[in-house]
Amino acid sequence: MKTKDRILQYSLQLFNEEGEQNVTPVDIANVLDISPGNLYYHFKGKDPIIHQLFVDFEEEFRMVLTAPIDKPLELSDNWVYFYILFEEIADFRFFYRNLQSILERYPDLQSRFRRLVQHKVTTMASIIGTLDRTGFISISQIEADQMAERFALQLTYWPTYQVLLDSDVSTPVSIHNGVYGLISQLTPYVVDGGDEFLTLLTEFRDKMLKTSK
Amino acid sequence: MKTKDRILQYSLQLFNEEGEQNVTPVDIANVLDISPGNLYYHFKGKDPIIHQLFVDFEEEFRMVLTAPIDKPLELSDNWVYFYILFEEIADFRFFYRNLQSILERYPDLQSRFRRLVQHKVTTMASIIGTLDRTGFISISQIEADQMAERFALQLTYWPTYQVLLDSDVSTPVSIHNGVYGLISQLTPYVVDGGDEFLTLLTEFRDKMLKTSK
DNA sequence: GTCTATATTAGGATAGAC
DNA sequence: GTCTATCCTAATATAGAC
Repeated sequence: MKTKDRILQYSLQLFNEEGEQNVTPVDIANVLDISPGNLYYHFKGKDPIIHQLFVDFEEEFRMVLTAPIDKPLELSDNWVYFYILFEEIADFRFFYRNLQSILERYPDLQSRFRRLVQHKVTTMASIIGTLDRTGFISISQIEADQMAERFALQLTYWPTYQVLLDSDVSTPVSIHNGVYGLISQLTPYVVDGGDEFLTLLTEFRDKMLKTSK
Repeated sequence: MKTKDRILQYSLQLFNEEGEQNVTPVDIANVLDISPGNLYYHFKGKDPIIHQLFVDFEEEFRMVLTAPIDKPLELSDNWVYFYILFEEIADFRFFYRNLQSILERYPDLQSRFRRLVQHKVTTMASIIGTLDRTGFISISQIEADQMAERFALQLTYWPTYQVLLDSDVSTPVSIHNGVYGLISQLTPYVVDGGDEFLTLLTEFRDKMLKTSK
């Protein structure tokens, strides 16, 4: 593996574990067992490393976000879809730990991240719209818009919020609960019996939690 | 006004405007037109200042959170209640800008903040419970719990999320939209006609937006 | 309580040899 | 591509006079 790639890989790991602010270029060099000078040969400091890591994240996240869901009404498919989205965020969690301050330091990331969030909103709106058109749920336009916004917010801050509440949070459990929190909002709008839907959903979550334990 | 209080006041302002990380003790001293040495006489650096500012925030927020709502079914009262909660957060927004990293730096703030969030959850659960018991809404226990969690999350991250989407966001407008986003979630559970409730709520929001413009 | 002057340190960055 | 050695800078902190 090339030194440049190793730098990216271990930087991501260090950033996630220690927090980007607590990692110095020298730290990265030490973990890789190379000299600081060598690090600077490949990247002119932390900034370009972070930039590249964001580009990687952006690409992966967009890919997952736009992945066509074949059976939008199949619970397990939707579950996996949201699960993977949360997982992407977990993989690059250093970025969310200090979202504001990182984006302020790298203005061009700011607008890219903003577009990414907007992409989330439109994708969520489209999913909710499909559920409505196919007759699975029945929802007013205003409520659908609000729900799409809410989904996007939860898809941004849920993992961070979990860490806030419990630092030692086991990731899969936390993600499954996040997915449940998202999907369960559909309950009152489900045409064919909300109660039944919620029961099914809760059973499904418990099954997933048991599996990941 | 005592120097110690002036330090707190201007530190808060600087932190909010520039971001805590971008403000040095010397910056604070300069704004106050005092010497760095004098600043260190009152506070041993930025850490104790931040600590004191958090204590102030915590106290104010708890006070607002537990303020008894006399008429929990009166729309305008509820609106103001949530509005003020968001406003508190806006007043100490520097804290939320780097929530994770600040809490990691000050471990005792971490547990205090966690308790504050839990307080939010229980308060929201209690409000939703009251609405259910008084017959304004009808909601299952599971959904009520999920909604309380969601309210707490939104009551933590909505202002941050707004800044993420639009740095120049005019605060009162953004807050009103946040309150709308919270309360409108009740719609499908309103016993006495959700459509009517949503219409009323939307009109109310537009009135508030016009007033604050 | 407040100032001036100074010290300490750590993060970030580069030059030049190999 | 990689290393060693070194430098620059900015943030943080203190001593001692007034």
